[in-house]
Order: sequence, then C-alpha cells, then structure tokens
Amino acid sequence: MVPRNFRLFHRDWRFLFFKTIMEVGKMDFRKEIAAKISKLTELEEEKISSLIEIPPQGNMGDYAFPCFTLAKTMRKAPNMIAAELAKQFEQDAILEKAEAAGGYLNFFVNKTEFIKATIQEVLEKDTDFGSTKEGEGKKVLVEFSSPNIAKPFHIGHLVNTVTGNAIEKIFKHLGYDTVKLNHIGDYGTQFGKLIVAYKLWGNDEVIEKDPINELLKIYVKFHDEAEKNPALEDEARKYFKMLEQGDEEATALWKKFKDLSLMEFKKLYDDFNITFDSYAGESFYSDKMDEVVEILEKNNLLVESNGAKIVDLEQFNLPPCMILKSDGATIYATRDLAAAIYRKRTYDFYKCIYVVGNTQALHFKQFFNVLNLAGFGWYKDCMHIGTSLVKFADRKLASRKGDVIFAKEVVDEAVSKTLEIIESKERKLENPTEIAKKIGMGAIIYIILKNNRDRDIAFSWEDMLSFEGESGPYVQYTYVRGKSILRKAGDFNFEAADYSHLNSEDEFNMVKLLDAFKDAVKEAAERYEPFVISRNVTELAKAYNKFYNTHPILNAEENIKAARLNLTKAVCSVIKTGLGLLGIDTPENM
RNA sequence: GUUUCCGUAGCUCAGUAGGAUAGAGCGUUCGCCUCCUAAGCGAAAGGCCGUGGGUUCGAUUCCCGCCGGGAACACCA
Repeated sequence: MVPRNFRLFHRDWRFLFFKTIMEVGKMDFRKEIAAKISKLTELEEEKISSLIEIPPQGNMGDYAFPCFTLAKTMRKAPNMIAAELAKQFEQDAILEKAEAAGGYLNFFVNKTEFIKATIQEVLEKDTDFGSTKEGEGKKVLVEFSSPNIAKPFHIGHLVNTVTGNAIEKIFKHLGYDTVKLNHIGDYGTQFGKLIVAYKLWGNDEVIEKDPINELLKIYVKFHDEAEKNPALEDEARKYFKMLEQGDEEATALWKKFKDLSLMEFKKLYDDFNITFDSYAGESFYSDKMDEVVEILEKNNLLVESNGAKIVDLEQFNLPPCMILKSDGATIYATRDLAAAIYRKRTYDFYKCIYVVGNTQALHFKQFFNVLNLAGFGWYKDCMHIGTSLVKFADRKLASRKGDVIFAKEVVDEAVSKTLEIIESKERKLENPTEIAKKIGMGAIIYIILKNNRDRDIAFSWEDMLSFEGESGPYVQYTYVRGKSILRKAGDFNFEAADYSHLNSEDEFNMVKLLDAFKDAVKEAAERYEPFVISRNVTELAKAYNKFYNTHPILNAEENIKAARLNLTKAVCSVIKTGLGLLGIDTPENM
C-alpha cells in the first residue's frame, strides 16, 4: 500500500507542479509545504498543515514547521530533525528554500508566485474572499440585541447588538445558513405597571415625540408613587393579569408601547444597518410555557422550594433553576426554555448562539442544563457567547448622566464629531452627513469589536471619539485613499502586471496579510471573536499606509504601476470585506 | 462565602493548544505635506508579562497558593 501510494503521489506531485505554473492563482502554499514534509516524515499532511506557523520575524522565513512534536517519535533533538529535513529539501518553482533554525524548519516561498497567486485570488473572489462552504446546509441561529420594551437602549445593549451582528455575518461568510433573532423583552409584570402609569399620567403628544424616555419617565414615577401608595402595585398586577387574559384595553395599550419602542429601536438598527429575521420576543412564547412545565413534570424534575417550583442542579454544582414563582407565574428561564424548544422544532438548528452579556452566564448554564436533564440532547448545540461589560474609565462625564450612557447619545456624539472633522478639512465632500454617519458608526463598532469579549470595555469619550491610529476611521481612510488612486488610474488589468516588480519587503508583507485574512475569518468563527478580523484588517491598513507613504503608485513606471494598482485593488477589496463582516460600512470618500 | 472573568509599557489592549529578540494604538519627545486624501508616515523613550512556588531541556503561556480588581449567586430580565 505504501509504495503504491507513494508512486501515485509522485505522479500527482508532478502534475501539481505543472499545474502551478498554469493556474498559479489556485496555489495553496501551506499545503505544498505540508506535502513536502509529509514525504520526508511519517506525519500526515493535515497534521502538518495545522502545525505550520508564521515566524515572528519576516526575515526568518515565510512559513515555519516546528519540529518539537517530532522529537518524541523520532527520538532525536528538534534541531537535528530540522537540520536533516532542511538537507533533504528540494526547491521548486514555488518553494525556494528551507532553512533550519533551532527546532524550526523555515520555508521561503517564491515571492513573485506568492504575490501573484494571492492577488489573483482576491481579485477573482472579491467580496467572497475568505468565504468557504464549511457551513453548507447547516442552520445557525444567532440571538442578539434583545432590548426591553419601554426601556432605553444603552451602551451595553449596543455592545451585544454589534457583536451579535458581526458573529452572524462571519458565520454566513463561512457558508452557514444564519437566522438573526431579536428576543425582545416584551412581557412581564412591568407592563402592568406601565399601563397603570400611562392611564394616570400618560400624555400621547409627549409620548409620540420621545416614546422611550417618556415611557421610562412615567414608569419611574410609578415606582416613586407606589412607595407612598402600595395600592398601585395591586392595580399593576391586575392589569398584567388582564393582559395575560387578553383584555382588549390592556392588550391595545401593551401593543402601543411595543410598537412605539420598536420604532425607536429600529431607528437605531437602521443607523447600524442591522436587520433581524425574527422579532419573536418573550410574549410570543407566553402560550408555549405550559408545555415546558409539563415536560419537566413528566421527567420528575420540578421540586417545590419555598412555594416556588425549581429544578435542582446540584449535580452540576450550580444553584437551582427557578421555573415557576410562588404565585405560579413563569419566569425568564421558563420563557427561554420554551423559546429553545420552539426554535429547535422550527429551525432544527445546527447551533443556537445566544449573544448576551457576560453577566447572564449563570442563567444560561442553568437553563442549558435543564434542557439536558429534560432529555434534549441538542442542548450541547446551544451556546452562550458572553459580551463585555461596559465600565467607565472616565467617570466625570459618565456620572453627570447618572452613570448610564445611551446608545443614541454615543451615535450622536460620534456623528457630530465626524462632521466637525469633515468641516475642518479643505476638501469638500458632496454628502457630508451620509459619510459622517458611516464613519461615526464605524468608529463605534470598531471600539466594541477591537478586543476580546471576556474583558470589560473601559468606556471613555476620548477613546470613542478618537479617529486616529487603531480605529474604524483609520481603516476606512486607508480604503478611501486606495479607492481614490484606483479612480484616478482608470483602466488596467491583472494580466498586464508583472509581479516581480513588487519586490519590496512592504509589498510582500501586505500580501501575506491578504492571505492571512482567510485564516482570520475561520479563527473568528471558531472563537466567536470578531476582533480577530479587526486585527487582521487593521494590520493590513497599517501595511498599506506605510507602502503608500514610501512608494509611488500612479507616478511609478508603467510596468510597476500595473502591479501596484492590482495590489491596491486587492487591499481595498479585503478591507471592504473585512469591515463588512464587522458591520462597518466603507465610504468611497472622506 | 460560592462560582466565574481579569491582572502584560503612563493609559487602552494584542500575544499564550509551552518554544525563536514579548508587540500595537493612544499619550510624550523629535522629524515628514513642490508628489497619488497628513483621519497619514518615520524615529526615540517607555516592560522582574501582579506575586510566591511547582511541572519541564524551556513558563508571560500549564498546575497550586497568595495579593489586587470586576461580575453573578432563585420569586427582575
């Protein structure tokens, strides 16, 4: 078996080698290296491929194979193995050199081939660059945003809205069939309170103008008044009960509040270009909760505790999960259970991702485990992706507003700051407000998605409104510069370019980053971390800016110019795709 | 108290399936617009990777303790 395969492999290899020259755009350098090493060792190509890394310094090589893992099986020192492999290495048209450095075997690719192959692939695939078919036929639900009706949308909501939106886009890019769910908080006793408050103090004219703030105002007033007059609480409970029983007046009011709030939320979603496939909120599941209780009872999971019904989770070292309150009413865990069961039936999901604040980690652990105990094996496909908590680095500004920063306030500040900058420039833009919006939103989204989700976000107006260095506007600006050049250049094509002219370190590094984008998308999905893409795209922007400052493009000699223009086009394309996956729009001018 | 996350440059953060000289941005100092958009580029300064042990040829990375900070811990969602 071995020799036969070996011979076949040899034939394939030559064929492949020949193909490289013909179809260099399809070349996968990592795979080529893996094939070579595999030939010399016992390791499988795939295993090798996963081990291959990029050396920390460019001058060390383009790819590196660490020999440490081979040391045990070969019973040799890693540096010996590396040296031996280096000796046996045969160069070819795409891999020029292999060099042993300590325990690493470093490879040097044929730069021109690599550059040509990468640029061609980017230009061919354009916005599909980095996409795969790994998700084909698999449905992924992403629940995010989920604000509460009649409550203001604050910066914390913005964080998981933006994060969830990006995660959905990333999965979609990898071929998954995604569904965006907004689990609106539109149910619960607070609506009884709101109805009472409205009947006492509501003023339609004022409410129409600023629905959420006005509703919040009367809601707060209710709490103040209820302290003096407890009878109001009874009244509220009465109205919520009426609502549950389908009372016409109560339902009409509830619907009115909900519609007004949704209108407000949608304005914000529009600002960020976010849409949902479903707004089925908590109320949607109100008639699906009896079944949850039945299922749990049938499985003997419900236990009475202080008058309430709970599911004991001690075996998981978790506090119990409450299902029914002592007054028999349901609670959010019940609704989440109903929603999960409904979603599994309706969508038969491959994964159901809950993008919700880290503060709710315990709740999700509990409710997933209840699903588990109830015999739903698919509980393993449900995952909570916790988003960062926003804290205040710059207390002074925050405390003035009562330690809460509203999403709208952030949006307004970002846009007006952008307009200010635009106006201060000599260059006049045709549609400054539209551009200011793209840039302002870009700045906000970037701040949210630039770091890992486990870490709290230290909010400061200074950082939020800083459009220099690692920022959304910086990356957008890079794109705009590139596009400006491309517009001025007019027609040119890929074939006309001789890539051997892209021989500077800067140009090569940029192409490496283009290539790395593919891995970045995959890693971002694996880790549910959009920031992996922010990093890649920012690095790319930095590399391009450096190149831009040191190399003429339009003013370069004709034969060099075509190559640099194609490179510029590829960089713009990847920036646009990358920012797009984060939910950031790219203006053509700024 | 229990559970969990975090501690890397003045600030905000990357990096860590153990491995090559620990990296950015902001801020600071100094340079660069007769040239494709200066929201840009270059240079310098700035680090016992919280701390004490352990495992290892090798630890910022893994394990344990400690210190410091955040969060959650049933009738709200």
